[in-house]
Amino acid sequence: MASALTPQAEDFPRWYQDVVAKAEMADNGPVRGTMVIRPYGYAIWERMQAEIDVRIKEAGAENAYFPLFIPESYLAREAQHVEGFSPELAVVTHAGGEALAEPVVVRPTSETVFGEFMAKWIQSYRDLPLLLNQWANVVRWELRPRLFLRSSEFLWQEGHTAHDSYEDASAYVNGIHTNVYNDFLEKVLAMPTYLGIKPPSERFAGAINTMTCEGMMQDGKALQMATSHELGQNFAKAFDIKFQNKEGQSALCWTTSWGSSTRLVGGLIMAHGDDNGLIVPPHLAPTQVVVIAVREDDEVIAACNKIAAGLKSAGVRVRIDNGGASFGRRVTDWEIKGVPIRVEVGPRDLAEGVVALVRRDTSEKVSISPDAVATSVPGILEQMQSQMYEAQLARRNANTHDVKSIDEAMQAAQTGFARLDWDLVGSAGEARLKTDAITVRCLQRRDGSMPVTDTEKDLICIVAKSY
RNA sequence: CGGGAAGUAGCGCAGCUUGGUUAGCGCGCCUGGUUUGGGACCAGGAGGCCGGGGGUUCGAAUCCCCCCUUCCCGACCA
Repeated sequence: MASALTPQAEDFPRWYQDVVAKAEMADNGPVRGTMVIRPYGYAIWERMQAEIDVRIKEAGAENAYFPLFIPESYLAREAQHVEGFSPELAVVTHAGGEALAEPVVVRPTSETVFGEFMAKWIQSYRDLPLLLNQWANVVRWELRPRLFLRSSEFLWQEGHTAHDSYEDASAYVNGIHTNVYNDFLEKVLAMPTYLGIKPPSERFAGAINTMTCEGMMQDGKALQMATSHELGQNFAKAFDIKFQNKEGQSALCWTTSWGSSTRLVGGLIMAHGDDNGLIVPPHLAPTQVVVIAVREDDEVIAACNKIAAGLKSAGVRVRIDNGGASFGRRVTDWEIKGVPIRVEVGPRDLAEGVVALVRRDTSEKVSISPDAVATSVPGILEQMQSQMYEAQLARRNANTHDVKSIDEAMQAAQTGFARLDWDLVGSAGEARLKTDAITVRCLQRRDGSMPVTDTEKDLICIVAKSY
């Protein structure tokens, strides 16, 4: 059988593009860097949205929607923010057939508009904390676009909150980072991450602290899967977000922002995929089980329908493949799409009172009675989910090397991550690493936990090449 | 935005060096039939202003100039 995809070992970037195309996830749009997300890619994104959204609501934030267009002057109010984003802004100068009095920018992120309205809505400490989130599209005119990983327009959620103290803001955004993002990544995406804070050089424009979840792709490069920022009082000052405290005095709010995007889909592909295509973790999969009729017999199809109905009532996301193409072709197509479990129903097996059940990640194939499918599958899905996580953890750990010098770090970063004392790096070390496109992905405490600030003593750092 | 590679049918490519009738091949697609237990087979068929715009020429997929897009390596970044 000829391989449908370029093997990973031969050309990883090419393999990635092949998966995106052959799994029918996305196409390039007509404008440079834009992306058409196809139904299967969008179904995966919708599952991500659902899982993240429920966690965001659990954390007490409410969804709202803010406008796509932002007055150019808003961006300018926070010096670092405007400096950070100016190069990648799409600016509308004409509309309605004439030049606009003030150009409007297409949002690259919405701290500024949220800030403007938070200032309007917050009067008293009783209005705090104000916990908002929106699901939206944003535009950043990036120089080197790649489907899902860096498109000019992408979909994401951005949370924006305002608090009455540094401590409350910090605790809240830490909670988001851990209980929303990291929990989603571990339990749903089956991806271990390095949680940490960014060194000052990598901080979000306008933040006093930026947290990250760094995932390791199969080529050993890092991908920032989600990010959360403590904005201090920078945006509160710029947008006059004030409240009256219990003592009757006016005080500035402390704000946060946090986001995760369609980049997660790229991370999913590059963390879990193999030479046969995507492998979607069961908790995420839009289709967890596909029941395949080996041939289009009435008897076979009836058996498929019965099995699918049983799975559905067991709470499994299932679909039926009744034919059209040859059996082998259909199997290959479902493999490329990474559906966790295939149930293959054929007349020979049926005559013996069994069907075949195949796991996508291990290719392990077992014969079981059709009646046992609905009771067995949920357990297998759970097992597969945790084994996929364990496999990722093992791979990540095996490719993370503790080193004692910049030279060794640069060596290790050719194929994976390096971990070393932050004191050994510093801004001079960062400059050296950068000569080989290596960056400090995050700072951690020695036990792997997240520091509160980069000024803590005795920190370590994870360095790697990244997307 | 710098360096490299490339744009010819939906996808992958040949043709270009040395300009010359109706631009080919494989896969995919359509029709009919046989099939379906790991990318099926036979027969017939549809589908191209050769990325766009300018030139040179009697004549351009082919030579020259400009632009656009895609991919890779960087810089920028979720």
